[in-house]
Amino acid sequence: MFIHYDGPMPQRSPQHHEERRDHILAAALRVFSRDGFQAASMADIIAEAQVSAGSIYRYFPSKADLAAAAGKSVFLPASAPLRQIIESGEVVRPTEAMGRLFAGLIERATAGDTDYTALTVDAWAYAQRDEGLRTELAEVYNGIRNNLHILVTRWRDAGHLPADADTWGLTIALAAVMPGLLLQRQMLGTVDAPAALTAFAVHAGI
Amino acid sequence: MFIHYDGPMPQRSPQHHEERRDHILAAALRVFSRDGFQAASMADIIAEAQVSAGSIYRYFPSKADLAAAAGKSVFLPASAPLRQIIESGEVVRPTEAMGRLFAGLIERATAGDTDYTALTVDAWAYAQRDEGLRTELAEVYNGIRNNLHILVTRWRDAGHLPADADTWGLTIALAAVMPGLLLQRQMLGTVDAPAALTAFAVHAGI
Amino acid sequence: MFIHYDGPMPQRSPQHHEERRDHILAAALRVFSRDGFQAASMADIIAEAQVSAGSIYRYFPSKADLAAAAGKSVFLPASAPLRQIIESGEVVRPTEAMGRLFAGLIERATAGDTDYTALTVDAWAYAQRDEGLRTELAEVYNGIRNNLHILVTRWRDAGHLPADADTWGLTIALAAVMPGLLLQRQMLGTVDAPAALTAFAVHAGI
Amino acid sequence: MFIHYDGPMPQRSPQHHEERRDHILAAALRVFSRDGFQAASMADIIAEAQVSAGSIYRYFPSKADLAAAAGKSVFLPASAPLRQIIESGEVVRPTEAMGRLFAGLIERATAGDTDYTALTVDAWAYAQRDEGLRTELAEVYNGIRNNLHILVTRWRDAGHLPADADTWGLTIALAAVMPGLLLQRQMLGTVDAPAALTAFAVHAGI
DNA sequence: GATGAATGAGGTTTCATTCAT
DNA sequence: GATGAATGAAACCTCATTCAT
Repeated sequence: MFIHYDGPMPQRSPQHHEERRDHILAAALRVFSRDGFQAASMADIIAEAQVSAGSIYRYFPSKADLAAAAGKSVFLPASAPLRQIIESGEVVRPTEAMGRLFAGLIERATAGDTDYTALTVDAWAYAQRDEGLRTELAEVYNGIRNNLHILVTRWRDAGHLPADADTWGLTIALAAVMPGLLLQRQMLGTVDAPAALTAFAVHAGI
Repeated sequence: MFIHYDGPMPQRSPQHHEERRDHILAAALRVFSRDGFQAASMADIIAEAQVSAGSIYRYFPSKADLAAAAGKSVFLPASAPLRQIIESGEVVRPTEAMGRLFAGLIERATAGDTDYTALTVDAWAYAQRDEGLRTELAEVYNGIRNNLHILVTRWRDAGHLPADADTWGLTIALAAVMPGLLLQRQMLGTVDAPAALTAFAVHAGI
Repeated sequence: MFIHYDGPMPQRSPQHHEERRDHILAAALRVFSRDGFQAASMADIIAEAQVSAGSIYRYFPSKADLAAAAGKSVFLPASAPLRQIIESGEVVRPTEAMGRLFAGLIERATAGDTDYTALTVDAWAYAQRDEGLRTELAEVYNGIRNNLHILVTRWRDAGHLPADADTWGLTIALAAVMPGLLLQRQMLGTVDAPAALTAFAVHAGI
Repeated sequence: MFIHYDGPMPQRSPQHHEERRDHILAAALRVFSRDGFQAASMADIIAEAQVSAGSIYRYFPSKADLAAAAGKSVFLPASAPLRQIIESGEVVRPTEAMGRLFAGLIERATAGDTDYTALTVDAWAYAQRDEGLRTELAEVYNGIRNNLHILVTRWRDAGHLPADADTWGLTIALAAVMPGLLLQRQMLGTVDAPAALTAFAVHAGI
């Protein structure tokens, strides 16, 4: 049994542990996205990760933990594009920012052999009965909303919206559009993101 | 030479069959909404329906069929409020119509012992790997969009929108908001529907 | 529900009962020969016979009874050809008689939609654990042996065998050949009956 | 950079696997011979083997596989006595060889707690609807016939049969006798093997 | 730390039979 | 007599998890 490792050479470093964990989680994500959280069996994941049954339980104490970790890793990176824009100080039309966020999601979804879009929808269902994952998800979505609100405010302050515009209302409406677009992609195969966002931009002014 | 048997023929009304089927399906919906499609076991449903194990299979040949029927019955009634408005000829602000639709969903969700909102999110996940249910869902959502477009057009024709307004873009944007609001309710417990729809109404004019 | 009946016209004659029973048994034979005694389900037989579930139990109290009746009806007609020869007084070479018997079996096997050869092998297995069927089978095979012995004796008396020939030994040897030939047909698809019987005839003189 | 794990590696001998498999198969043979292939339940076999339900499926993926393996192990050793005689170079009267073969079958049948004779008849029935087992059986029976033909030829060459004797015909006739004798034992309880084979020997000269 | 064979509760489904109509 | 919906025990098989090596 050989394991690839390219850091320094401690016999059993925490780094080694984390690498192994990531390796297993990546395999789990592939299997989960292919078969769904519940249909995926530990045996499938074990085979995909090329790890022994006993070993996997050293890194994830149960299938539920593995699923939770998978859900977490699905949501976490979602808000990166917005943070990036905020940190750059760029003044961007909020719909444009959301367009980039959505494009990023889709790109990540189709890049490798893990379908993150499918996983996201699965995670929604799973989170309904898993408080930990639900909290995780809530935080991520609140983060997105807060970031989006910053952009909306900035857009108003740049003079593109009236001074008394309902920035929170606009933020909420815009943020609420994302799951719908994502779901549309999964169910219908088509994506109307540009049309929806353009209409937003033209009529609501954001 | 033929003999016709005309002794007492057992009366088996087709109505009875449908009643029994509905009874089982209702029980399944309760269990599915409580535990999720896959975590729910046939034994749970059998217990909830107070039916024998063998009996349930006369009405639904497999658990998958039961799940499909459950999914179907979740989606089907969703679009009723819009159809009602259209048929009444009423000229309603589209955001107002969507507000009613959402309110209807929430009301139905919390009325009995079947949480239809949870079931809807589960069905999204399930549909990703079940073509039949996916088709069903696609039809229902297309129906909603088409109905909504009728209302948007009517709203424009009533002079509330410029003649060259992008009715389809507005429709898509507005329709895409629903899953997000529904999801928000399930994940965060809060509902920003009024805020979101009001913002829409004020800024986009619909 | 129409039942064909062409005797006189009593409302519920014993004859009607027997006809119905035969109809069911014939259906059972078709299903049993197609799927095997145990793999065949009562539902299959019910469907094949176009009879109601309740009705079939009026004629055969259990599946075992139906199987026993089926086995019985498989063995019974087997010995007819030998009896016919004996009654005709014809002096026939015993191997020739066995050839006719075997030909009769094969012909019956392939005539209709009931494969009696397959049923026979199934019945052997079934009879191992069903005393009634085993007794039935024993009687039929003893009958065949006794009849065959008559033919062998007659053949010796006609001067074709030495006066001190072991007629019982020859009978037993010849009778024992039948199951082997039948089995060969079922397993290998080929039939060496002529070769085997000719060799018998040439070398053993019968 | 690769790290080789060289801690204690669990010893899993392939021998252990085969032993366990044989243990399970032996238990299955006992149960199958007692109750028949289909009436025997996996639960029965599991109990007889004193193995867990899950474990048995590691060695035999399905009941059908277990039945096939059982059938195989029933037929395979059947032809050993003939091969032994051939290899010893001994010139034996073919009927004598068949007598030994039959005696061997009966002895094996009654030695332990597995009735191989019953299993053989069950396997015939089973093989009618299982191509794999049918092929297996065909090969074994062809092997027996070929070996028997060698003995018949050898017997002729030793001057005990005329030079132009139909060796194949005699072989086929003699081989066809075995199933009949076996069946007779199972159905009637008696065995006429000596009588039948002696008659063969005296009259047909083999 | 790592392995994978073993576990056994629990999953879905079938099927011979009964009985109210 | 006839019907077929209902029954429920029992069938085969899976799978998350453990533990001796």
